Amino acid sequence: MRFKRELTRGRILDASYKLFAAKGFKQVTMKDVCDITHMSRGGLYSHFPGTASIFEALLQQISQENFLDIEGEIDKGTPATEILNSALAQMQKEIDHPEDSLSIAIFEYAQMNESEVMIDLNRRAVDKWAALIHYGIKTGEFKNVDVDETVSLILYSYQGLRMWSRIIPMKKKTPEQIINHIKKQLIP
Amino acid sequence: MRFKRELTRGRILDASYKLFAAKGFKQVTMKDVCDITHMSRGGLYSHFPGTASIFEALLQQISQENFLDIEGEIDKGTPATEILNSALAQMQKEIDHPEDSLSIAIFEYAQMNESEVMIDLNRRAVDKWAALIHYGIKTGEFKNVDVDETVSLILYSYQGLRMWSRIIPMKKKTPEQIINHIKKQLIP
DNA sequence: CCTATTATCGACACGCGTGTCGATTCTATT
DNA sequence: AATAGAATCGACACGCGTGTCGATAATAGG
Repeated sequence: MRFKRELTRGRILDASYKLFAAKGFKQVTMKDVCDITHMSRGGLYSHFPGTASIFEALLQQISQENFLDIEGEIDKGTPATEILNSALAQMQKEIDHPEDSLSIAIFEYAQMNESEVMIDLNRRAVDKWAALIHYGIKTGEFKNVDVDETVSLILYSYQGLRMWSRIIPMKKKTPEQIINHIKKQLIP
Repeated sequence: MRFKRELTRGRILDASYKLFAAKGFKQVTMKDVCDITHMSRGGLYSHFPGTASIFEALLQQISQENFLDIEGEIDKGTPATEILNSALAQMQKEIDHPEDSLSIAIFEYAQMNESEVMIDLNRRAVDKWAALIHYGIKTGEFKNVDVDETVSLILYSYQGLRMWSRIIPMKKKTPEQIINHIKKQLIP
């Protein structure tokens, strides 16, 4: 008599993901979530006390899913160039399909909640990339670059790209150019 | 009997600039502007029909002020490296003092109004940078880089930087690293 | 089938921002 | 000083989102 709760919760999260990806964080109201899940205000509120709570649950879910496990691949001994290519391909995909990505919502959410979540997400991204580059340098696949600088370059150009690709019609080759630039930095 | 209008309009714009810089676009209400300008709703509405209108006036004002006139400097024959340094210094300044910058507000505004303003601003930024790099290559000051790629790199890493510097405590040297990277790309 | 518990409903009161409009105050001009 | 027109005021009605709460429906376990 206790499992239906989890089921509904999952339904709410799935539906909300689409809303947040499409509209950003602040633009999503509890009313929107009610409509899309065909629930009433009361029913919904008994699961989540507000959109922030839903979004946090989503963030947690995402950060656990961990799309590309760089550390794991390193342990497996996958070549650094291969990991790099996967990671960059993932970036490209997100830029090509911004409507499936929470990036804008995360940004808005981060602005209003100076929560640790963002700092944590960022630190983990930095650590992953740093680990990959160190690894590539060690195996001799990558040039002996300044790791810190390269990580900053990758992360922030990527952030800029995915934020603005939503706003400005961007030439198709623009993300490719930046990805190529990153590759040129790393691969001799 | 007709000039007080312009005066008040200027006062409203000045005050609003601070609000938008501090809070972004959507977070600023007509009430806020009333409070900060010590006007009533009616008075304010007789000047601007809404925050969007105020913001557009600000954008226009800014795009006319034209902080660094790259084309002008090129015509004057200023060395490309010097122009580059000024432009990058300006970027650095904006990242160091995000509270004086409209960047977030512009981003928010752009999201809700798929207006030409953004596309125009972006195109002009692209053109300026492209002109500068072409110029530097021609005078032999810059390496013979792929202009398009370098412009993308500069603009988007800069965008990423200034958006996220508001959210995440950023190491002081991070913007310097990116600026140095850009210089390394261009200057032999 | 019965019942205790859980899940869901939808009306309610509230806060906040919007845009309007008739009344009022200023002010340049004569 | 008188006055017409401009500038400003602030109360009003409205829409929208929020969070609550007592009532109702659904369901697992006996």
